[in-house]
Amino acid sequence: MGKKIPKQQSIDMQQLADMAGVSKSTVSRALSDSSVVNKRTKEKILELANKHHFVMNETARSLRLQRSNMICLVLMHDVELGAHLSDPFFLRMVGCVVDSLAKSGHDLALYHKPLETADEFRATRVYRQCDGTIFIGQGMIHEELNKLASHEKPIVVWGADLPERNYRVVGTDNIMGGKQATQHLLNQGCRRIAFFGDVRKPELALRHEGYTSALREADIEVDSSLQLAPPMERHAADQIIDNFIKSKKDIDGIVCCSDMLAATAISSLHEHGIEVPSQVAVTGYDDLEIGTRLRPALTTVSQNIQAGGEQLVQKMMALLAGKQIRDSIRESSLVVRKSSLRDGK
Amino acid sequence: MGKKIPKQQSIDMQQLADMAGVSKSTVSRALSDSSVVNKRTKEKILELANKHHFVMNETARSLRLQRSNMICLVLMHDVELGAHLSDPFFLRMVGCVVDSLAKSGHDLALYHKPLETADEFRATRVYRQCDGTIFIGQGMIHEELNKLASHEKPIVVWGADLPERNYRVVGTDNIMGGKQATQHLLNQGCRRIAFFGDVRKPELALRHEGYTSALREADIEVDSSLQLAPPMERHAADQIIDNFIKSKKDIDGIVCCSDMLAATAISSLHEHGIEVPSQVAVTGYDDLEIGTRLRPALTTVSQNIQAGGEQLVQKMMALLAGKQIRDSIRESSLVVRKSSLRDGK
DNA sequence: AGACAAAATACAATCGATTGCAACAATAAA
DNA sequence: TTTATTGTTGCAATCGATTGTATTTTGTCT
Repeated sequence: MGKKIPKQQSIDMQQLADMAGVSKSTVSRALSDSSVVNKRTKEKILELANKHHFVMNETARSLRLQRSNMICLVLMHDVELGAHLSDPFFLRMVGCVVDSLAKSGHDLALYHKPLETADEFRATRVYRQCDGTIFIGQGMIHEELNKLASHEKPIVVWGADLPERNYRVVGTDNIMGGKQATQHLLNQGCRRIAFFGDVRKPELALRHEGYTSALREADIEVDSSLQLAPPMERHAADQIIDNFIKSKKDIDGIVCCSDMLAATAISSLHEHGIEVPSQVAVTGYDDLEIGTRLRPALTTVSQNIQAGGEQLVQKMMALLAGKQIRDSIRESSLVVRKSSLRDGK
Repeated sequence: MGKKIPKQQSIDMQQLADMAGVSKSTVSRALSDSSVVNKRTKEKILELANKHHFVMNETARSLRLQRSNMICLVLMHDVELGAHLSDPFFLRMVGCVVDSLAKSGHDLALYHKPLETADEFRATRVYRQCDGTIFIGQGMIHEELNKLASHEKPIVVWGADLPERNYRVVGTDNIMGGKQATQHLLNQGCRRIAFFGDVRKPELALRHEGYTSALREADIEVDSSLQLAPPMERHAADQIIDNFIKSKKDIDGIVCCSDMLAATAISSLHEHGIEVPSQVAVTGYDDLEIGTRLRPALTTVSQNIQAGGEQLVQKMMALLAGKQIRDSIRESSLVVRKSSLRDGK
């Protein structure tokens, strides 16, 4: 407390070289365990490096090697959709991506600001610093992602397989997911089924497509007044969902586009004395831990997030490697993992 | 799909200078909006930069300026404590820190691997790349954090105010938090109160201290068989908690060290047909969204995570700025925000 | 010892931006 | 016109590592 502790000064390769009585080339080679360096010299240098707490200047190294081994992860975040990270889906995804990246010897930089244009993003420091970018979600900037992909640094996107797409995407079959959830409710006997999710987001639009398709197949008309697009911001969402549930007493099912939404809906239903699932049944999406903590446990569409994160990283690595060989790579290799329906309790 | 789209080649300052018919010094100054550059020259350069999609090489810039403007965030993660990010507390913290950093013009690199020693961390690329590090939690490496702090790059830690501490810390009053939660249960009439949390973690040890202190004041003996340290890993934790609840039928309250733990406990209690809170009352910690979705809503100790994130960043910025003026700064400025008790329903 | 190959090390250019200082141009004052 | 002053721009060193090539050292064989 208040004590002055002198910071240890960091040392560079030249100083290490001087101490070892060799040139910095030799130090560099020794540290990278090059086979041309004499074994005893190598040992001496390593010992000195250790003793003096040598830490390499990574920036200089990156400059020389023309790569930083950093990948940027963008948690997509539209201006209009409100802020604050609270959906645990993102945490799981970040965790899986960072772990996968670590396995390939890469580090992760996080970006979390609303994004409107490709140029805006290219002007950010993380973009300039990183070798490539992984986007979680397409938000509403599909076209801008196309533009971004035409530039030198590779991008990979978690999201939907949209038409006119020039970037690589990893994702699951959202149409099928939405359809399965809806069919599950239909099988439970539900007939007036609401849909909670902002269809301005491509993935959710596809889930909605699955929802309508399931309804049509059951000869049920889609009631546009049962479609709700709750904002991301928690309190606003709570309010809007609560109002909806108050005013639509005749619904008997809700297809939600995330487990968090489902939890909110169930909480609101309880608040109004509506029994779940006997009076209104609810499905979630993502199969997160929260769903298993609710009573009754949530029926939800499972996306294998870990596999998704791994795929994203794998694709990114392929693009980075490809770039070093040939300058332009563009092949369609959408990874589709089939959504599965999981029944709680 | 399969179409070959040539990537746009990136351009450097020299090329931009050539096109503008000036030297790269002038380009550099123009891009940083230096006042010495002629207005028309500046406009011409900016126009060209825009037209040719100029993106500065951030690595070269960092090397020259001797700073990357990147801060590393370590989600503390002990080898023995299991893996996988699922507690939304971390997401909230990451979100708050990244947002605060952005406001100070910094970016965030994420680190998420088990950490045992300071030297091990100093050897990582993120450490070398970043200007400083923020740790979320002290894990079990308090001593190693002390070592790390003695080196050139600043660190700030979210955690407990431990004795013999040479690094800056931001946190809340964990003793008080644990005490308040316990007293709340005592006030509800609970007498056999269990504690769920791994006291090997300093913060949780303090909460436990608050717990025992509250019990003592109520003249209740602390029963060591009611202390449970669930692992981080979800399934293992579920199992252990379930076994505990099965075997300790006589408890009437549980103080949990996180809302996730509380949710798990409540879920398990329900599973065994035990009423919450009438038969067993439960408190959480962190005041996360999940607590508000449970029925009945969770009583929890609130930590102002946003303020915490801001403080962490603010301290880091102070250390970085201080370093530029004087070489060693060490003053005690622990930020203690009083925990508050929040009653759901 | 001398010649030659092999092993180990040093030299110097390079990555792309920044910036102190020198140089030049334009304008004003003498 | 000359000189001083101010406004712009260019030169070249610098940040700290990597690496192709040149050079020195070491060891082997005759």
